[in-house]
Amino acid sequence: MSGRVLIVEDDRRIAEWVQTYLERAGFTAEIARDGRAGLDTARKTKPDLVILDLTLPYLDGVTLCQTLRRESNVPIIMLTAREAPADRIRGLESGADDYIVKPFEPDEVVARAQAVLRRVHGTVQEVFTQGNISLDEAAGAVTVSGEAITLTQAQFALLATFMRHAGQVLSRDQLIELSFDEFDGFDRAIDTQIARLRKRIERGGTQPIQTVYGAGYRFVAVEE
Amino acid sequence: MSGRVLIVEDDRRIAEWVQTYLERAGFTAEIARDGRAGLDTARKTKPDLVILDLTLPYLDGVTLCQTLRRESNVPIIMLTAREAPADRIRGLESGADDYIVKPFEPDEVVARAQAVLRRVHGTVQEVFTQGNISLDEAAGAVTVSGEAITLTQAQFALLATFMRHAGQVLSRDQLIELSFDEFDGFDRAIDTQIARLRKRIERGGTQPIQTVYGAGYRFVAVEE
DNA sequence: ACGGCACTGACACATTTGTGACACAACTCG
DNA sequence: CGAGTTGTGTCACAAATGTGTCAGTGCCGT
Repeated sequence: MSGRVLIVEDDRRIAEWVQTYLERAGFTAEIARDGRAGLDTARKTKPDLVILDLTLPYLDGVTLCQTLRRESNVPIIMLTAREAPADRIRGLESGADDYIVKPFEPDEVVARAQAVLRRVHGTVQEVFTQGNISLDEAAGAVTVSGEAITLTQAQFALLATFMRHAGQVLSRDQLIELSFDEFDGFDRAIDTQIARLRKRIERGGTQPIQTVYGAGYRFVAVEE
Repeated sequence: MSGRVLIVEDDRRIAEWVQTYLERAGFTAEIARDGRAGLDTARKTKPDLVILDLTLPYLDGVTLCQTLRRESNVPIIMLTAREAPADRIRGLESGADDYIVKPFEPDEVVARAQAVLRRVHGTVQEVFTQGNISLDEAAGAVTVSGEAITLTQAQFALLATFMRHAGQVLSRDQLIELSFDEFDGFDRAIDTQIARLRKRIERGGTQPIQTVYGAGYRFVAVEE
């Protein structure tokens, strides 16, 4: 229900960079390359968050921000250049919820996005869907092909980590690090949990959790 | 795309030490031994990042930094002595993006280099594309002419090294050094891995990995 | 042009290493 | 106490990798 981000940014490198990191953090991110396209897309897809470059072709960030604000209360984060501190003020005055100064760190964008969503929307992304599997973090519920299944908390934490980092190879240590606050045990214990998890989420030959020999595991979305 | 670093440092030991670690991290690193040579090299090769000792013969670091800054917006990291805290300020004032205090740890240099490149250039390279071959380090995935192929750990590491240093001749020892943390084996073992790698990435007569008789191997991009 | 030498490719094999499966014991929480 | 969960140990199996051998190829001096 939440987690769809629209990035309005004309610099393709930056746009894709932000997109990558947001998606890695579990968001779904779409890009519009100019102000007009941004407005159209926002109206059509009704994203949960807009990240907006201040300087845009066709329709500048401030105008776009004001327009969006008039039409909806979608959270907006502005990207502004460091050299122009006045821009920040203009950005906030025009209705942005937060701003980030270029150059920025990727983690910062993710953190701000989550913060704004938490503040405005009441929640961060908690529902992930990859292929036929979806996971609701708040509810602690998982469905596979529409059918609800039950997982233990360790398995749930593991699956959540996988879905947050879909497509990436994760080592056992990374999985432990990302899934558990404290973990006492050998990293081979992960294997067992993976096996248990697989038993419950595999359906008819699909193999959502792949083994990467010598490296770890990788989660990939599979179609129904 | 990214990853070419120029080190301007008169102390040869330090320069080569930094070079080694940067290359191990996937950068290509070049050394200039004094300020004037540094300026010449920077103008010629247009590196993606300059690491600059503050105290240099012929042309001191601050002057060089200012000059470079006037001519381009190449990211610059300063190396300064701990004993002279005022130097740091001079460094940043003259246009450096970051500084590192001697003595430093090699990992620190790599981390700062990546951070600065990420900040300025958008991202550290994680996806390489050369001709019809592309490689995604995070996902551990390789595609040839659009078709996904699977590689073992060692083959993947080798291919990644080749793509990072495309066009360069790499000796077997270099390949081992750049690809593996620890390697126990004869360097002829590389031949076998090269052969296995070739089998999987060659398509219809293309020959992306060339043998350089008596020297090693070279990877060159090939069109579809 | 030719032969010798060093280097490389190919391939099968044995060893090493990593992973899946499963049972069991320790632990947790109601 | 009891049901469920979780980490560990063991074993069997699968995968990967280095080595050895031999044939082929390129390089160089005569």
